[in-house]
Parts: sequence; C-alpha cells; structure tokens
Amino acid sequence: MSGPRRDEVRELVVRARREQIVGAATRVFAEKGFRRATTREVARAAGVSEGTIYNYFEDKDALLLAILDRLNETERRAADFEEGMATDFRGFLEHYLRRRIAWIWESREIFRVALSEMLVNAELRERYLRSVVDPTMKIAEDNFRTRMEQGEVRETEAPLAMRSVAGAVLGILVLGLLGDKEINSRSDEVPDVLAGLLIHGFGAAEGDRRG
Amino acid sequence: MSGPRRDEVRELVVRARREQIVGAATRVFAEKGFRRATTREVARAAGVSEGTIYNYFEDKDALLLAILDRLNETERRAADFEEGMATDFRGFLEHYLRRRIAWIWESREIFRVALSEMLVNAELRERYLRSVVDPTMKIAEDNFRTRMEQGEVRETEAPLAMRSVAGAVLGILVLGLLGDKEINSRSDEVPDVLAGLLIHGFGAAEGDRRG
Amino acid sequence: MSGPRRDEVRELVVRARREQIVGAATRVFAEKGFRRATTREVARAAGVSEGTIYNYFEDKDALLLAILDRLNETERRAADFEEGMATDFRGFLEHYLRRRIAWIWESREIFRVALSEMLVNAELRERYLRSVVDPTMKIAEDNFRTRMEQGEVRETEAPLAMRSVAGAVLGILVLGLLGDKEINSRSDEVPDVLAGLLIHGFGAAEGDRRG
Amino acid sequence: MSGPRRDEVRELVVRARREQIVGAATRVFAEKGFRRATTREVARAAGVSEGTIYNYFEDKDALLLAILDRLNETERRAADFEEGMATDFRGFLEHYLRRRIAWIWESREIFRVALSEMLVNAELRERYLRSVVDPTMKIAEDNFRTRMEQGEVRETEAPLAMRSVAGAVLGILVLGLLGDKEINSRSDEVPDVLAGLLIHGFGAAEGDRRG
DNA sequence: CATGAATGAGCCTTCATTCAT
DNA sequence: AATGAATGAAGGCTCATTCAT
Repeated sequence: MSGPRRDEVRELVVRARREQIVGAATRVFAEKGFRRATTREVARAAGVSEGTIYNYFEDKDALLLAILDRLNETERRAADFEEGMATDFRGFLEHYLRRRIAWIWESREIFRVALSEMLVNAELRERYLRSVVDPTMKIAEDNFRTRMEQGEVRETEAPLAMRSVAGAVLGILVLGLLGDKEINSRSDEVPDVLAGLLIHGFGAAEGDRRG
Repeated sequence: MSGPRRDEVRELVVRARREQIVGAATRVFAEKGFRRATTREVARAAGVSEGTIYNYFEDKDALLLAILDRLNETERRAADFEEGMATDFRGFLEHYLRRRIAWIWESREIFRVALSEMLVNAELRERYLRSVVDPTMKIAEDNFRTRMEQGEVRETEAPLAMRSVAGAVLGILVLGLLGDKEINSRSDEVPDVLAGLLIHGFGAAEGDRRG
Repeated sequence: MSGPRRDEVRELVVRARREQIVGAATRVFAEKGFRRATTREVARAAGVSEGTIYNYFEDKDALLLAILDRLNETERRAADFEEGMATDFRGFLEHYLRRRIAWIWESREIFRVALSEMLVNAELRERYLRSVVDPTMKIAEDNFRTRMEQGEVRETEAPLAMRSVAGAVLGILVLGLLGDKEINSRSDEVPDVLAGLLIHGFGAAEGDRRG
Repeated sequence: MSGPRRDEVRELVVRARREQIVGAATRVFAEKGFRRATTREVARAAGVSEGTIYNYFEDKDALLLAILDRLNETERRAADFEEGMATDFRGFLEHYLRRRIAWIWESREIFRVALSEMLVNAELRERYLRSVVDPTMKIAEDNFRTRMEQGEVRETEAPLAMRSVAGAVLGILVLGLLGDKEINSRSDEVPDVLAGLLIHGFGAAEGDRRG
C-alpha cells in the first residue's frame, strides 16, 4: 500500500522538467531558428534559469535532438500500415495520407526547425535518416509489394513510387512552411485532393470520358 | 578597332569576383549552414580575404540573397509552360517535370542553403514567396485551367492540385537533400516515375485489369 | 531585525560593479581616448571579463554616457548660487570659483574624456549642453542680474560676462589638462588669483597708485 | 631669364597637394572626429584616391600633425606682443585679445579636432605644449613683467595671471565649440567684453561709484 | 605619381557554458 | 536542484595601409 517510491517521483519530476524545456525550446527554435535562438530565450520561455537547462541537457544541440525524438514515431507508423492492409488500396491510401498529414500538420513547427537544421547538419541528418526515414520506407515498400503481388496496384518501381508519395506529403508540408496561403488556409482539404491525385492521376479524365 | 573599354573590363572583373565569392559562399553555407558558416571560411573558400567580401557585398545576408537570386528564374518558367501548351497534357507534364527536376537537381546545393534559411527566416521567406513561388503558381494555375476547359484533365481543385505537383517535386528534392540513397542514386529515373504516377495514379492497375 | 533583503544586497552589488567598470573606463578613456581605447582594455582595467561589461552596460557608448552622468550636478550648482547670495559679490565670486574649480579639479580626468569626445560628437555635445551648460548659465545670469540691479556689479552684458567667467574656469581646466606645469603644480592658488583678477581686473593697479 | 626650375615647380605642386589634403582632413576630422573619420572620407573630400594620401603623408597621424602645424604661429605671436608694447596696457590687451580671438575663431574647427585629440594623446599634447604653449607663455610673462615694473599693472602673480588670460580666451573658444549659442552668435562682441572684464574686473562698479 | 582593389589585424559584441551560492 | 553572474572564445565587420597596374 505504499505510494510511488522516491525514485519514481523523481523520475516523473525530471521527465516533466524535460518536457517543459523541450516544449519551450521547440517554440523558441520554431520562431527564431536553431542558431538564432539563444539559450537565454529558451530558459525564459521555459520559466527556468539558463543553468537549469544544463542540468537536464548536455548542451544546446541535445535540445534539438530531444525535439527530433518527438518525431520518432516509427512504431505508430508501422501500426498505420498494418491496419491499412485490411482495406483496399484506395481506402488505405486515403486513410494513411490523412493520418500522416494531420499529424505532420500538428508538428509542423517542429518540422520547420528540424528540417532547417537537418538540411545543413550532416550528423543530425544521418541520425534522422537512419532512425526514421529508412525504416519507414522499408515498411512502406514491403506493404506496397504485397499490394502489387495481389494486383491491387500497378506494377511499378516500388522504391521510387514510395519516395514519390512520401515526397508529395513532405513537399506539401514544406510549401506550407514556406507560407503558401492556399495550403495553409485549406489544409483539411489537402489529404483528399492528394489522395485522389495519387490514386487516379490527372489523366483519369480520359477514364471519365470513356465512362 | 579599340578593345573593350576600361569600364567594361572592370565590370567583367567585378562580376567575376562576385561569382567567385557567391560560389564559395554556396558551397560553405551548404556544408555548414548559413549561421554556422563564417565569413572567414567563405573568404578562404573563395581564395580572397575577408575584407574583399565586403568590397562586393553589403554584409553576410547579402551573400545569401545573392545566392537566392540564382533561383529566380520565373521568366524561364513561364516559357516552359508556354512551350508545353503545344503538346498534350501528358507530354507537357513529363516534359515539365523533367525540366524542373533536372534544373532543381543541378541547383540542389543552393536549394539546401536557401530552404534551410528560409524555413526560419520570415523576411527571406516572404521575399522568395512573393518573387518566385506566387508568380509560378499563378502561371501554373492559368495553364491548368485552360487544360481543364479543354477537357484534357479531370475537373479538380486547380490550386491544390498545383500545390500537389509542386509539392511532389519539392518533396522529392528534400528527400534527396536529406540523404535518401534511392533518390540520390537514381535521380534520372525520378521524373518518369513521378510523371507516370501523376498521370495515371496508382489505381491505373484497374485500367490494366480491364484491358 | 532582519538584515538587508536579497534584492537590496543585489542592488548594492550591481551598483558597485557599475562603479568599478565606470571607474576603469574613465581611466582608460582618459589615457587613450574613447575611440582608441578598447573594451578589452577597459575589462582588464576593471578586473572583469569583456562579457561582464555587457552585463552592465548596453554598449561602449553607454560607458561614456555613464561617465558623463557623473558631471551632472546642476542641483548642487544652483545651491552654490543660492548660498552665495548671502554675501557680497566678491565673497560670492571667490567662494564660487573656489568651489567650482576644486570640484572640477577632482573630476578633471572625467572632463578630459568627456570634453575630448563632446568636441567631436554632436549628439553627446547637445545632450550635455542642454542638460548641464544651459541650465547653469541661466541660473548664473539670473543671479548676476540681481547683483547688477542692486548696484553690486558694474552694468555690463550679463550673458557674455557669465560666459567669460565660465570660460575662464573652463580654460584654466583645459590648460591644466593640456599639461601646463604652472597650473598643475599650483592649482590651489588658481582660484584666488582668478577671483582677484575677475574682481579687480589688471587695471586695479591704478587704484593702488592712488592710495 | 629661365622660368622656375623643375624642382621648384614640383615643390609647388607637392605643397599644393598637401594643402589640398590637409584642408580636406581638417574638414572631415572636424565633422567626425579624428578616430571616427576614415582615410577614405578624407580622400573623397580631397578629391584624390586613398593611395595618394599615402604619397604625401606617412600615415593618418601625420595628417593630424600637419593640421596642428597650422596652429604654430609663435613668431607672429611674438610680434603681436612687441607691437603692443608701444601702447598702454589696456590698449594692448584689447588689441591682443581681439587679434587672438579673431584668429582662433577662424581656426576653430581645427582647434576642435586638435584639442579633442590632444586631450587624450599624450605625445601630441607634449609636442604642442613644448612647441606652442610654453614659448607663448614665456613671451607673455616677460612682457607682463615689464608692464609691472613700469607700474602699469597691479603687482600680481605673473605666471598664473597669464594663464588666467590665456585660459579665458581658450575657455571662450571651448564654450563656443561646445555649442553655446550666446557666444557663437555674438563672437564679435566677445573681445570687448572680455577685455573690459580683464581690465576692470566686475568690481569696478565701486570705482564708478566713487567717481 | 595616381589609383583603388586587396589585405588582415583588430574591434565590438554575442552567447553557450560554467560554477559559486 | 536552481540560479544567474561571469566567462571568453569566436564572429561579423571596419578601415588603415599596401601595391600592382
């Protein structure tokens, strides 16, 4: 009947503090960029002193890595694919794109910072590529190959096709991050349009005409 | 029978120097990021002294803007669309994607720098958005609407469809910049795959089945 | 029965640090001139790091303004005049000159810096002129006019006469700052000689002859 | 019957160029201060290139010394005193002050720069003190002592009295340089007021009352 | 001699990091 | 564990000076 142990309490407190700081860092980095943002600003935003940050993180870079970790959701992604196998490809694709885009949209400001820094920081880039992009692509390819074998999707170059889909999602995000008003004001319509495009292509008009 | 005048020679020399410095800046910024890179490194990479940089550029930011100017090819882009109107949509799309991707691929390291900084530099972002992205989108939409009226392409949401295409190209680029090996090693196949996908969609398999 | 509070202690520490730095800046600026002096030298002279200076002062200019603030004693000056009205003009003049010169002498190194920079810094100059010189001159003129109305002093051009007195004091100071040995070695005699001269003029010899 | 020789022509050209540059330097230094002013600005003001300056002057400091040399008029000053001995003291003093102040007024912008820099540049200061101030003071003292012996002026402390006069002139100048409007707008009245003050003192009112 | 582009030492200032309290 | 003052390395930029043309 004893309550949580000392260590457990401490663990919770520590985790909460880290969240508090990472959250502040995310906000500040998103607004000013990683290099432009100062630890002082992060501390102020988190409501702690600069020194406290260094009690929880090795250095400023560690803050960025902690932010990146929030984007590590490989497990969930695998689950998305598994679930999707139950339905036909179109249903799966729409569902998947909607989930992906919705989630990515919530985290867009994190992506802004992460992407900005990854583009010019090889170490960070590789770390993210290995831990997130590569596994996800692999899962997607396997899934896609199964669909192809079942004749559900056109025979095509699976790896590049996957990149095309991932790229389309990523590209939409980036366009939004760059301030494109159309995308930012109608983000909820984007998944449907994109799914329709990826399923039918532009040329489906011919199909319509035929019908 | 006189050779080029003094001023003309000087103009050439000045332009060459600027190119020399901007080139070095592109390389250094691409490797280290705009903020991480130092003017000293740029100078060394350009084979000039730090002071010389400031004889040709107002400040470090001006270097970045000079780099961005290389991405300003709105006129050429308009020409691409005009030419493309002569052929059918599929031909046009393939041609366009190939041209765009090829060009973007050559300039990828510039894009790396520009994108990285634009993501976190609102002023730069807006400048680029207004001078490059917006006009291009407008041209593309007009072009697309004409196609729709002619029944060449499926009735769809033109603005978002355009963003999807642009996003797909941009996204592929970003995936490549993030180090995806599949894309980087087979970049010449990307346009065809992407074009096929955008024309037929994944679901074209159905069409195959029909046949 | 509690000692000074946290905030009070900190306030004291902050004030002490500022004094420490301003003192060092005064010495260094006096020796090398404002522009020639480096923040590194000031830091070294103050026994702190360069960074610490910027924890207490906005920038290098702020150091100079802090030095100038030490010369702002307008209130005290007004009091000097008030007190002086109790005695006759000669007594007042001697008293005033002695006070002024004594004080100015203590602050001579501050004056050296301030004057040097004010001569070539219009903004600083105007600031000082408006906040110190103009008010002082006004007080002096009023005082002087009262004396004239009472017949205590010769009818003369009050404003220019005041400038003559102020100028004489200032000029003596400057001669001293320029290294004149006579003045520097006998500064305590200067007030009497100057007062005598301003009261009687050179020509008072005639009066002696009469007697 | 030959015209001026080659060397003489060259000498004239060189001297003219130096004058041209020193004049420009005086203007620029007066406006921006010695340290704040750049050689580029001086060159532009003189209508020559930066390199040309270095053909005529060792370095930037040499420009300042050249400016100071223009203030070296010891010979003329001695002559002033000699001439003045012919008249009575009052006449001499008025004449002298008028001459001095008039001349100093023309050169006030040079004084601004020179004084500003001398205050904080010991070497410059000493050089000027030895070559200009000291000799002038000596001449004045000798002259003054003769007057005293002839009973023309009150017995007083000659050296300090001289400093008082010189200081008054210098102080008036400095007040003007600091922007005092009264002095700057009525500079032509200053000599008379100052002369009257130095001859009679403020207290001469008593003498008037007596008469 | 004149030019002005090139140079690079050195400045002011910022900011990640440390550490005594 | 929290604080925030102190630190000092490093960066962007200036400018006196040089030198090839």
